[in-house]
Amino acid sequence: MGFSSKPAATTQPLAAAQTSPLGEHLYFYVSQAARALEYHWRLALEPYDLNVRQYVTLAFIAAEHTPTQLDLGQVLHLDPSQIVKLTKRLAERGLLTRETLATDRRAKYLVVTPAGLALYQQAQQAIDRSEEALAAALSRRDRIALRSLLGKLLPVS
Amino acid sequence: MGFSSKPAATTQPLAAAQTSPLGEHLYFYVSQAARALEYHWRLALEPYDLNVRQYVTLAFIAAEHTPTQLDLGQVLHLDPSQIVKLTKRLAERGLLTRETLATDRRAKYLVVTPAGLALYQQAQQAIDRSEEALAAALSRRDRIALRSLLGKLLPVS
DNA sequence: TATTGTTATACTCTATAACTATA
DNA sequence: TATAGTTATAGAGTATAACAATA
Repeated sequence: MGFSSKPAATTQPLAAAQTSPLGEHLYFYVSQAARALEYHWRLALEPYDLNVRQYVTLAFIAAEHTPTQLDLGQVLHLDPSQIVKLTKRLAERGLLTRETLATDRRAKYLVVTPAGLALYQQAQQAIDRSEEALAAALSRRDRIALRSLLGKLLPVS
Repeated sequence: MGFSSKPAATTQPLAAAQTSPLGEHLYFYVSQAARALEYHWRLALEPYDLNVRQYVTLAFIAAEHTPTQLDLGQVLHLDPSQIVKLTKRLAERGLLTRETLATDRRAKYLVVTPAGLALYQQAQQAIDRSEEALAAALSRRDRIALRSLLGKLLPVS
């Protein structure tokens, strides 16, 4: 949405009328901020030809040790069929390999290749620079406060 | 995203590994909150068979006086072809009418029907109840602080 | 019988271009 | 020539079910 944020095109459903009470809703300014942040992530990742999901995938595989596709699906909240597409595409680019697990030959585990790790690390630097620039508007205290406030909105259970 | 929020399926790309530094990013907790809020909006609108965009459309037309399709497109950041689909669907349901503007017969302006207004008002009450329940976790001061903090993240220009 | 992954399909959204009718 | 709207089409993302291999 966001009548006022630059990330105009290629974004999500919503919008708010500037003058209407709609714009007063929590939902609107939270998602407007989210969209702005997503826009900057996309911008940062563009040179590496990675979308956010692909970046998160590489980050997850690099952080965990050779997770299985099922593990990845749980983290991304994606069903298996989408995981296949996602990982195959990254495998085709030589960024990771998909290997069958010896102890359970139904499962496939994911390994980042050196090329994948190098790309991820470059992308990570770009992401960090981008977030630093954005978060520069917030003091450390602000950031902690923001996180705490947003936490109160999340499902309690 | 959100490994921890209920709005699991039918949501957006992202995700965060709970243990990885990924979860520390502003982007993640802001969009996690946005997704939680969107989930509650969808839930509230479900009984009225409205999605968020349709609801915003009705709200906008009800607030503005007979806006043109172009006006709507600018608010929603949608191109004309999508506006056509959107408004036609609502018109088929008898929630609004699309009439050609006398002073410029290329343009069409949108009018909410009594049925559309009634549905919108019911939906609005549901939305208000839903947001109240969520925002109950925040004091008035919290809400103002949240808005201010998020505002700092938005594009300056 | 349940689980992991795979394939196929349909449906919604989104993006784009070509077209019309008016201006 | 430009503008408001329309139609058609292609693509991405998502959701679902059926299936194979393995446990």
